[in-house]
Amino acid sequence: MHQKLREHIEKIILLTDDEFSLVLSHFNSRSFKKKEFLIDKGDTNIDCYYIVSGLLKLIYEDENGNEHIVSFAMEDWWESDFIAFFTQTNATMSLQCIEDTDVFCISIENYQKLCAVLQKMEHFLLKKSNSGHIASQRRILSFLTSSAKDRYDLLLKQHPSLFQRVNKTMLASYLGVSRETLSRLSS
Amino acid sequence: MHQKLREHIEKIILLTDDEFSLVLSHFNSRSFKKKEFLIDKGDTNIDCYYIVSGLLKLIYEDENGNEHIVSFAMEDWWESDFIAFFTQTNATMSLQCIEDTDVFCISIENYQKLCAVLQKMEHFLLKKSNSGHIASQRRILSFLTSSAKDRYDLLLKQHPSLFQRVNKTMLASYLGVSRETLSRLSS
DNA sequence: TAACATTTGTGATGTTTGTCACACGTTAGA
DNA sequence: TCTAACGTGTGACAAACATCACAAATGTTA
Repeated sequence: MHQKLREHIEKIILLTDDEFSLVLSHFNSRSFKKKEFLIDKGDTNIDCYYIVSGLLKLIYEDENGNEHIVSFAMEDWWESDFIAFFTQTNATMSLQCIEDTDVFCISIENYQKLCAVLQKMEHFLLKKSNSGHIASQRRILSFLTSSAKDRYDLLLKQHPSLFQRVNKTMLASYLGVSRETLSRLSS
Repeated sequence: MHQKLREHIEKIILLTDDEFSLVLSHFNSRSFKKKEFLIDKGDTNIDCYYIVSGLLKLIYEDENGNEHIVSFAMEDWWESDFIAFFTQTNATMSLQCIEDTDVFCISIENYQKLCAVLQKMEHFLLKKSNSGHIASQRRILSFLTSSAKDRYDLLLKQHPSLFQRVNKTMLASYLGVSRETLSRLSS
């Protein structure tokens, strides 16, 4: 597991063994079973997660109890309720396992400490944050410019593996349409 | 103009006079008239802009020639086609003045240099990037969970000043509904 | 100020999507 | 292996929204 994290980071910055040990000391390694919650809405002291293996969904429950999938997160991705993580407030979203999942997690305190003690990591995290920002912009664009059918086709093209790992109800929730509409789109 | 940028940065990190001069040397100051383009789709070498005064729209034109407003940007905000800026590719979006606008702009080369020569600025930019990420997440949530009417009400609550400065056609484009639907929502 | 372009509201109509109901096959656990 | 929960497709209908057309109000420029 350590090796995967190291390779992931070293795609952007190079680390000595000592530096990587220092990095690692700021993380905890944890495992979760399918349907378990890494974050439950209302939780405080939200961590940020690097996903070694498995699949997660970040969900928002509206006032009618309907679940909306803000994003899926799979191997090699970083995920959190970033609003709660960065602003150090209660989680408004939940992060739940779709499959058994192994992660490294880091608290906001350790995130800040790590940036302070190892400048390279601040650089790494800036790159990651910028990538996250870009991914969000793309998703906004898809809502602005595309019909449900087009969003479906785009997702199928960009993340075909999701269609094997995630049921139709969740895909519909991610695309922002009802289960029934999605069913009619794909037939 | 310099003072505004300095105050903006010093909300997060403190700078000596020399440090601020160093920061400033990485930026250019520019002014644009209403309807002028800071970024035109297809442009290369996209800059990132800090807005001193004025109002901009970031737009995406779809294959049918329809304009979609990805975001508005006003005083004290940072804006760019971040996809093009960070990935150093051609702009797919345009950034256009709604009002006369003064900005500081920075190239990706200077952005990277500045991070390298002044660690504090890397910290500042990480904070800004995280804020941008959060703002995008909120916008995605509004598309997932809210009807056009609810998105309209939310915008009115969060940014009432926009309703004075921007016409209804643009508001509709930002909210992702037709001009006619918006008109019926607000009456 | 006259001529023209832009902005806005509103009716009529069609399309897209949501909601409710139900049937049927699959999966998971006792 | 039996049973209950879950996942999926589909019909009928309602609601939300887009599109087209047009008129009135407002803004802009020669």
